[in-house]
This record gives sequence, C-alpha cells and structure tokens, in this order.
Amino acid sequence: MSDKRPSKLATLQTRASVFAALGDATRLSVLARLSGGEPQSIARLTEGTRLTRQAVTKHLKVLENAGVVHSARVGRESRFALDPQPIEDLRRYLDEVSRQWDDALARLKAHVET
Amino acid sequence: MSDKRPSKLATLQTRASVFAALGDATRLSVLARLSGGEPQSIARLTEGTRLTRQAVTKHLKVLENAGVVHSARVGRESRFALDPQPIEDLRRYLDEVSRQWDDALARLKAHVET
DNA sequence: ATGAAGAGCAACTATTTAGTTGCATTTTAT
DNA sequence: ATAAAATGCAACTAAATAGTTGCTCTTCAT
Repeated sequence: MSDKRPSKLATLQTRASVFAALGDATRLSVLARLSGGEPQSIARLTEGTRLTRQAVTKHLKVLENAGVVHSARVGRESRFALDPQPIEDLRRYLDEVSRQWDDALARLKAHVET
Repeated sequence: MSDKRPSKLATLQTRASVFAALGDATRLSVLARLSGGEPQSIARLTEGTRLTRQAVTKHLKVLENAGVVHSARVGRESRFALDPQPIEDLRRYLDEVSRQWDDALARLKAHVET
C-alpha cells in the first residue's frame, strides 16, 4: 500500500504556501469579497481596486495554487470561489500552536512554584 | 483625542505581514521550536538546520518585525521567544472568515430551498 | 456578422527576498 | 590576557514577486 501521509517537510511547505498566499493585503481583500459565498468573475473582483485585471488575475492564481480558491469557467467569464478547507487547516494549526504555548507556560509556571 | 483605531488598510497590511511571516517553511519550524516556551539563542535555533546562522537571523528578524517573536539580549547571546498575541489575532480572523463563509452558505441554501 | 466584454498568454521591469561570505564587536572562560 | 563563542553588520548574488503593457482568443448581444 502506498503511503497516504505526506512527509513532515511537505506538510510544512504546503502550510507555508497557504500562509504565504494570505500574506498580501490585496489577496486578503479578495478573500473578504469571496467569503460572501458567491463566485465572482475576475472583472468583478477587479472593480474597486486600483490594480489591473492582469494583476488581480495573478493574485487569484496564487490563491488558487495554494488551494484557497478554485475557478470554473462559465461562458466568457471565469468565476472564482473560496475553498474553505485550507483555511480550516490553518485555523487548526494555529489552535495547536496556541495550545502548545499555553501548556508550556503552565508547565514553566508550575516548575517555578515548586 | 488621538485616533486609537488603525485604518482598515493598515489593519489589513499588518495582518498580511503576519501571514507573510508565517509563509515560509523555515520560519514555521523556528516557530514550532519556540512554541515550547523556552527562549532560545540564535545559535541554538540554527542547530539542526542546513542554513547559516545569518540566514536564521534574517528569518528571526522577519518574525520579529511581524511581532510574532521578540528578543532580549542575555550576556553574549540574544534569546528569542514567541509572542502569542499576533497568532491569536490570526486565529480570530480565520474564525471570522470561516463563520462568514458558513453563514453565506446557509443563506444561499435557504434561498434555493425557498 | 460584428463589436464589445471577459479572459488568457507572453514579455518586460522593478522590488523584495533568501541566501551567502567576510569581517568586526562583545562576552565568557581559562 | 587571550582565545573561543555568540552575535552584529555590510555587501553581494540569485531567484521570486508584484506590477505593467500589448496582443490574441472566445463568447455574447445586437
């Protein structure tokens, strides 16, 4: 049977790429617009921005490569929608980090008081 | 009275910079080590890595600028420790995005079924 | 059938980033 | 007093990123 679980390094890289995808103000705005639920065309997502359509397209590709959004062609426009899974993964990961941190602090405190 | 609240754009930029700081596998490993609670020197954080001390230093500076870690000089070494607040902020933000998404889906579904 | 809307592709520039090497400075231990 | 350890600083390179412009292709509406 093949190994279903990706290596630790691969997981790290994947996670990093999702974080990196969110590491840009423009992309966060796009994300905000898409969190409304309705898939939106590139032209629509470009409205209200000072950027070119092509610039927005590039940002969308970054988000898509990270798996944060996906696109589907509908007629002459391609509609982008949010993909909640990777974001959920990040949430869990940050929960984990916070938990570890709290536990560590509790342990250190207990150690000092002993 | 001065305006305590930062502009929306500034908030976005700050958040983006924190995401960006986490958008690198090396920095995520550093973070993992620091989530153990104990402040660690640069030399210590470099151990086990294939990188130079200076490379690690740069990564630490990125994390520090984003507010994710802080450093304090102790004798000849400078010890880095995690700063949980920004991570907590990201958690909340991702919670918010997920919530919006879920709500939107619920609304869309309700609309379809009506 | 034809013009306009929406998007894709390619080439190019400028800036940022990740990494290196080399050398100077501070602190500790002998 | 001096050598080793830990760090800081500066200059440099290579690659990635954000953005642009220009052109082509497909699809829709008239």
